[in-house]
Amino acid sequence: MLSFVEENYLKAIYHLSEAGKRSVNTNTLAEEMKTAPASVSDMIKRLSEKKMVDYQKYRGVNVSEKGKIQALHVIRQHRVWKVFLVEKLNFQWDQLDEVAEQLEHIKSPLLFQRLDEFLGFPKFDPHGDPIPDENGQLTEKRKDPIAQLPVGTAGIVVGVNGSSASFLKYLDKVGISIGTRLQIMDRMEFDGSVDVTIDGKKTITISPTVAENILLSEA
Amino acid sequence: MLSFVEENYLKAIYHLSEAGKRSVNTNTLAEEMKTAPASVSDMIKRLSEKKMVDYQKYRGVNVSEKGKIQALHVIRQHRVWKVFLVEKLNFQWDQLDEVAEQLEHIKSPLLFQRLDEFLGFPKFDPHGDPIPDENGQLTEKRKDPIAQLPVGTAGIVVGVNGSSASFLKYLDKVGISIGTRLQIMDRMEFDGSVDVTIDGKKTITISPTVAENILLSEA
DNA sequence: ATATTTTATTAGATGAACCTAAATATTATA
DNA sequence: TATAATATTTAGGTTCATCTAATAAAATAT
Repeated sequence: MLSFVEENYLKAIYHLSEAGKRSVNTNTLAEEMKTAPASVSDMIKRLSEKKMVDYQKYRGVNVSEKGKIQALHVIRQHRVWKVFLVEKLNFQWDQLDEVAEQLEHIKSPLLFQRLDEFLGFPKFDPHGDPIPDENGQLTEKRKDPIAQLPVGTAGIVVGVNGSSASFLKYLDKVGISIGTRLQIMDRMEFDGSVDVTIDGKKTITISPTVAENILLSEA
Repeated sequence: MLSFVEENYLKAIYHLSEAGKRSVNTNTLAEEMKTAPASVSDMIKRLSEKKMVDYQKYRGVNVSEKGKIQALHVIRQHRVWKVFLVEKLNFQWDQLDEVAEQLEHIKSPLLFQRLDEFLGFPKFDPHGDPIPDENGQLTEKRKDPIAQLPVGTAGIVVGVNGSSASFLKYLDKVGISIGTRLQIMDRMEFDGSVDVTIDGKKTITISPTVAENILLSEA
């Protein structure tokens, strides 16, 4: 059983390595964990003994197969809790991570199974990131900003870039949130602003900036 | 800020002292915390330095005013989470404490405020124990077994004694749960079995044992 | 190719929460 | 009241996660 702290290291290594693609250096990890590089060296050694990471002195670190599964498990829980916080407790998108970082470490398979069910087995979290399944499989659906999709495309809002309060308020006002179905009806050549139909009901015009920051996934 | 472990000690001291009424001896506390008496001495010293407990060597320990507030805060969170687990995630009564003991230590005033609201500001947990308010005030409503209340009495089910799976299954089957309104219609002299009306709809007869184990509070 | 800078590791300490074993205080019993 | 039994505390040690300071390796610049 991994400790709270070990889980956080694994998660950070996984993220910084871009899902295991490249190895992570000590200082980067130290900065991410807000701790001293020496502490990171210590911890890596421990995780290495537990076969959770692949590590060679001075050569950086990466998650092992075993570690990757653990990391994805924590990430899964983090993202499911975020869905709960937004959908059931009306959290704002910028208040999420602080709380989810605590909740993700709760040890209870039953709790997560039930929570997942309660939320309808969500596939994406409120930031549009995909939720790994129980086996750590990621449904890596493409997500593209509206600005980069051709006219006629329809899709589901799976996230946004950035999370300024005013932007979120705007989205709220016009009735766009995670899960909303949008269709791209038209794009003005002269400035790139876009007409989108929201849930097949009303059509509004969004600015190029907004179009750049709303992420759609194929429905 | 108290640690996870310190919070658990305070909670245990509070409970074992019967809400601060009498002081708690080291061995009792050690048993409760599943730890060695020496560890308890250590921790008490620490809590005493933080003014969370009143303590004299060899004379036992009790919560201080400050400590009592902390303990009640944790107890409040424990009980609110239990309501969540039962009402939203369909937990069984015997699966509650293990999970609630983890959730109760999450540090986020916002989360609890929202959770409390989401649950409709519950006053009792699924075991019928009262939930202290934000200031640590306990609404100490009487709760009596049906067997001890006179015919005619109406009340809300606030808990049960014991929690055998079969008993809970029975309650489920007849449609009795926390919050159900019951009225005592009749009591058979010869064996003490009781007729109760459930939510003003149907009337059933319950055995003396059942009547002994369902707790009602004045509505 | 060597010197310098950057990055990473080891060494040695600290505090929290635990442990066992030994010592001491309190309470009960003879 | 002295002694035995029990309860509690102190002493000394361990592990986890951290720290600072010192050293070693790797990367970069001259």
